[in-house]
Amino acid sequence: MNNIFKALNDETRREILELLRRRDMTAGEIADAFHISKPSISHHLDILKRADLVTSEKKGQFIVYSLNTTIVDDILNWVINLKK
Amino acid sequence: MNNIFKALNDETRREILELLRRRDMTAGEIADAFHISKPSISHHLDILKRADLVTSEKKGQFIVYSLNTTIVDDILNWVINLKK
DNA sequence: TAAACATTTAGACAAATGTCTAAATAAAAA
DNA sequence: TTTTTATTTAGACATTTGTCTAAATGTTTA
Repeated sequence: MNNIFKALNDETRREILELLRRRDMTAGEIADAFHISKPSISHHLDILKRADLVTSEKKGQFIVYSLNTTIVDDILNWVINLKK
Repeated sequence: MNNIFKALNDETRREILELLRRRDMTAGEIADAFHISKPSISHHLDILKRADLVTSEKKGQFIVYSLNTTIVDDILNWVINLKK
């Protein structure tokens, strides 16, 4: 859970997840949605990937990112357990 | 949501929440559950309190901490929304 | 092949974080 | 009233984090 909460502890990364909730996006498309440099977004994507919150697939010169809802379930369960 | 995720981004604080899920506890009881100094635990409790994840009530010379499940619902909703 | 495009890696740096010890505050007990 | 107990506040310090620019990698187009 450590990597997951670490990944969620940043407004930009949470917004990236909210974007990917709608549709898969390339690294460049994601970067364009923020006023932050591309290397910084790349770093955020790396953190999200290490936490398994997103997956990535190379398509030609692009890299397409997707939300991994399996791990979202893990967060859900942790939080729900707090209420039991 | 910023303060909430910040509060959750620490193993010790998450364990404090898990302890308080079971029963209300004094600051001292909470500190005894960890191998960390009392001032450090006090600091963690302060962060949890600022995030509204716990409430505290003075009882004589003790301070009793409780889990605030209202805010836990807020986290739950944020995560659920990611799956819709 | 050379130039352009998409993305990441490397390295630097200021700001934030978690921990500690020492001191302060406040209530209870002797 | 003095001492003990419970907790927090203050201040220091090493580590982690988020950001940037410059350079590297890999792919596509001219």
